[in-house]
Amino acid sequence: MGSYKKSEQTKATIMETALELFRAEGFSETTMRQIAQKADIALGTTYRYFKSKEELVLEYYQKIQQDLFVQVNLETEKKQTKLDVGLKEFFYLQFKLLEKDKNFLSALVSAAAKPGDPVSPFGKESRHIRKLHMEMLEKIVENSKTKIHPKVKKELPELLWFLQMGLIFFWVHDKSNKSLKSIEMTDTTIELIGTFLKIHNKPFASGLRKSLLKIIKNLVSIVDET
Amino acid sequence: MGSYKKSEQTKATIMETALELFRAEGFSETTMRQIAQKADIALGTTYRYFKSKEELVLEYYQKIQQDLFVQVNLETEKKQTKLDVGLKEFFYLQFKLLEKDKNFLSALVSAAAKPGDPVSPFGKESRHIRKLHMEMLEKIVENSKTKIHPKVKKELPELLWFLQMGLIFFWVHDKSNKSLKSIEMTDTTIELIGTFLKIHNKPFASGLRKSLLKIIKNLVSIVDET
DNA sequence: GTCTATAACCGGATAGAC
DNA sequence: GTCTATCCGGTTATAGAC
Repeated sequence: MGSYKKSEQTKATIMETALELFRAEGFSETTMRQIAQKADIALGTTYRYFKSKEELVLEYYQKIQQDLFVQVNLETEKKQTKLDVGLKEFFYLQFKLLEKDKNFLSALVSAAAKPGDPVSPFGKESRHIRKLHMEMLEKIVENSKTKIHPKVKKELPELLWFLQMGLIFFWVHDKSNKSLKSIEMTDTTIELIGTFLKIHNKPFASGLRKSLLKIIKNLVSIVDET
Repeated sequence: MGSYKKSEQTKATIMETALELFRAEGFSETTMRQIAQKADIALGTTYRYFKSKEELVLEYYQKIQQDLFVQVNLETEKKQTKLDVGLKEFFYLQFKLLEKDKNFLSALVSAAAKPGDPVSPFGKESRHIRKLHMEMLEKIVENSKTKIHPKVKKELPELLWFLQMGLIFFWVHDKSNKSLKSIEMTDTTIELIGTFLKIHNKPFASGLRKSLLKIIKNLVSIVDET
């Protein structure tokens, strides 16, 4: 607990000040000079703590995800539920944590779409947070009462990870009140997955199952390469 | 034919010079100053013709899509094929046209992910090109020999449009030789759609069908709003 | 030798004279 | 419609302070 390094304090101050400004003015409207000034720190100094303006947002995003991780662990450990219920809880919670800062978090998403960018969720720089996500999703799948064919069960978390990316992408473009559309979208996609899981072992669904597994494999192969 | 306006000529020169440099050096490595200098034009002048650096790429992209449009029209008018064949031809052709400039076109994709950006494919500024795409896809669906339930047939082009966006996104992240993975991905997703269409009228598939239609509706509702 | 501050760079974009 | 001069903001180089 003790062990205050001055530098840690400085970093925290920069972060907090930046968040305040981002919330008040928006991401692109806020300049690094403003942040530095308001935090009573020289402009150059901020760059010793954060490699770029986006990294300020990235680090905040990662902190939220850590919180999510903790809460999901608490939830899933205390009870088993059906897969769709578990997933919905997970996505709802995530949206809830992100919602208030949607405005400047969307800046992150667009940066993330740039192939090779350090911020991209597909690149190796974000391996850590990707692993965190995967762990959460695996746990949710593992803990669910829903019966799933082992082969599918193994691939499911990966599919869900991409689904999550897609939903977040949808969410940042969703201008509806309280992002209600994103919630709807979440429900519907989970419903679709549920429906698929219900029939995926039937002989008539073997084509669907095979194609889907191939798609997942293809998606996965893109990650970590940029 | 005749009717050379000087300004048109100037614009074309800027465009060509920019493309040369983008191809040789990459998008972010090329500066507007370089373009202006090499085109023997003042920096400020370039901005009279193109609102931003990205717009240079956007306009080029649109020209490619026009070409695609023409070729697809020629193709589809002369023969009816099965839907999956028609779609594959369409996507292959598109990738082929885009492939050589993948490097700087990917700059466009990341800009496009920014909600509200004039370059975003979802915004109203790009309504024109979106309409063009939709027309192509409708024609392909319409012209195919595959039997499809009318309700699904109506929504299918929209789904395919989003699929296309997804595939392009995949493609820019795809570092495989000649983008072979993207081709594979295209095949597999079309396969999946084909499989779905084969069973979508069976009673056991009604859940899938309903969820899918809802998802499409949700996706569509995002477009044009930003 | 770790942190801070000042000054400068660079490149996209714009204002305004001609 | 074209140019020059300038702004603006992210980023970096570097000199020095603790």
